[in-house]
Amino acid sequence: MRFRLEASPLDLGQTLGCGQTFRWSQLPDGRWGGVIGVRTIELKSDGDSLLVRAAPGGTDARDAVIEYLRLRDDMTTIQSALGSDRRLARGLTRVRGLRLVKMDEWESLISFVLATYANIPRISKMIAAIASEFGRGIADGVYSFPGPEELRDARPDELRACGLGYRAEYVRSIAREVDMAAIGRLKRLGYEDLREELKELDGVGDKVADCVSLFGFGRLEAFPIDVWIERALRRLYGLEGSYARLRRDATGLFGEYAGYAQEYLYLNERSLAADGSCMFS
DNA sequence: GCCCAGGAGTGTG
DNA sequence: CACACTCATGGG
Repeated sequence: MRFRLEASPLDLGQTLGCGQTFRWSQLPDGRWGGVIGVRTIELKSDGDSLLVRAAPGGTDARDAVIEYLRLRDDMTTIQSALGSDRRLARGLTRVRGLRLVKMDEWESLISFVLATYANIPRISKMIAAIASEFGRGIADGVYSFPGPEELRDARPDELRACGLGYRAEYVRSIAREVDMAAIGRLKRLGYEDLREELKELDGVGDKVADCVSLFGFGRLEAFPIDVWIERALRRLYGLEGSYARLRRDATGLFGEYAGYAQEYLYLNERSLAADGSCMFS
């Protein structure tokens, strides 16, 4: 089916290509193709609206896209709140269309465990590999992200064959520890309790717990700190120290929308390294 | 070939 | 709580 959504501001490239989610790619004709749940989706921006082509699936495709791209977030409120920070205010217009995504909780958990100590192309490759190995075929050459029950019986050597390396043991451990009922319980926790619970899992530390809280459970106050964010905080704010300290400082600076600030800073620091272009300085 | 990546686990001071 | 060390591997 095809339909149109009001979606402004929205920059699909910044949103889907900046490493918060790993199953989207830009097609030769410029559209973005990916998977939400058990259906393939194609997206194309057209002025203030978003053109969607969605394969049949269980739930309502409109709701799925609206939730995934967080199209109900009031970007005016969020950006005006973050604009009270001088550094962010300076470049906010250039990331106006960057949205956080709201991934499936389980998928985000496994994805960011795989993301440890790997670069984005490799992460995408690992995820594509476990999907084709353990997921269900949903289109030509496209597979659903395998659920806990589909990964529970995966052998370590099968997982390693997907290029996971030492992460294979983490995935195996988590798949045996977590089921959809557990995910349901985690959904009801507040952010601080959620991240502590997530950190109990094998292969989940501070950073992964914050990524999963933000991109999977939609806790907008979460502020994941990787090497890029560390650089940004030092370069722009002169902040240094442990994860715990930086996290406290960032929460103080950015408050309830720290997750959006984090993604803006991340994109900025990456593009600064890539081609010298800079939005915040 | 070299460097680095959306880090975590473990052990120690 | 903060730091040092180890792990392990493919992409640019």
